[in-house]
Amino acid sequence: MPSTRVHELALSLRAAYLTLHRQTETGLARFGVTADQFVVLASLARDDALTQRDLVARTTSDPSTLRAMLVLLERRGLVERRRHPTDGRARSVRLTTRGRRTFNQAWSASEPLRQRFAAALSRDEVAQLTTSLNEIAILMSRSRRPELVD
Amino acid sequence: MPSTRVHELALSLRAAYLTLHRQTETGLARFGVTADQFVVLASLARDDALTQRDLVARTTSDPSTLRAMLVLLERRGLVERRRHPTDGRARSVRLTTRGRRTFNQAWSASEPLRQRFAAALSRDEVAQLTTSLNEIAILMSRSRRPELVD
DNA sequence: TATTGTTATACTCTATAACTATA
DNA sequence: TATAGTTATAGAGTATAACAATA
Repeated sequence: MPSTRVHELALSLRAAYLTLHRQTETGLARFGVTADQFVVLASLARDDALTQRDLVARTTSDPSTLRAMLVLLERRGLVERRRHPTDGRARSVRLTTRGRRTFNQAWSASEPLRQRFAAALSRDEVAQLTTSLNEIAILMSRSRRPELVD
Repeated sequence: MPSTRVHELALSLRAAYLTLHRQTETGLARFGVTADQFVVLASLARDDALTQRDLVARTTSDPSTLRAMLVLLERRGLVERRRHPTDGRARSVRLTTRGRRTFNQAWSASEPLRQRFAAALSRDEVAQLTTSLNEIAILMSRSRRPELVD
């Protein structure tokens, strides 16, 4: 596979992600929620209570990055962190009532974005694309110390 | 198209982009270049001289963000900005000799990353994926003020 | 010993709004 | 009037390394 083509693909991936991210950012600004925070809220909305470790995995983020985000969300009263019932090391993170309400509003408000996001794709293409992108994420996250060549 | 599926696609897009970005970041750290800066350098390596406006378009970034990046790259002696020969408002940005050398090294060093990035995809799939992602970027960047619903 | 999370710290990217200068 | 770029400013996200507490 020619390297230049792959680089082009990488640029396209970047462009798609950044435009989505930016649109989400501006679309959700009035709820006081960033696009990244929205991803966290969406994870919590689905599973009720998660550890920070779980959230790190679901949001593809770093432990200390996630913590910073949770601290901000906690200050705004959108999430709460309690001691985990069985594991004393862990924290159990969940949405507050207000957090759930805010998320529901943000979810509804972002509906047009999702529609537009997938406008050019059939249901099969959405599935196909999701699979390919997941595959890429898995392959890329292996071997944290890739061998590099001069 | 069910909204949840689209959200999943968005998460996959995010995961793929962030893992690529992170791997690039760590892989290029020893050259003193970030993943985002690498994108800028790659654009310049291809077209020799570009205006900041051009670079904004190619790197999918914001004018003031790009400027901040260029200032950093300039401090490190990797790019230079001159007055544009015909348009007095514009700046003509290009790689310095050192910038080109650094880029070439970074490009070689990131070769394994690109290989791994596209490892699961055939040539056709790379082309297909690139097309879909470009389409998404185009659709999403239209109508800067999307109508949002409560 | 390994895991979960925290802390301190630093830096890059991000973007808005008001601005200058040129087309 | 519109466009190219700058400035000031502010904030979010990012990550590393050393650390504490628990498993």
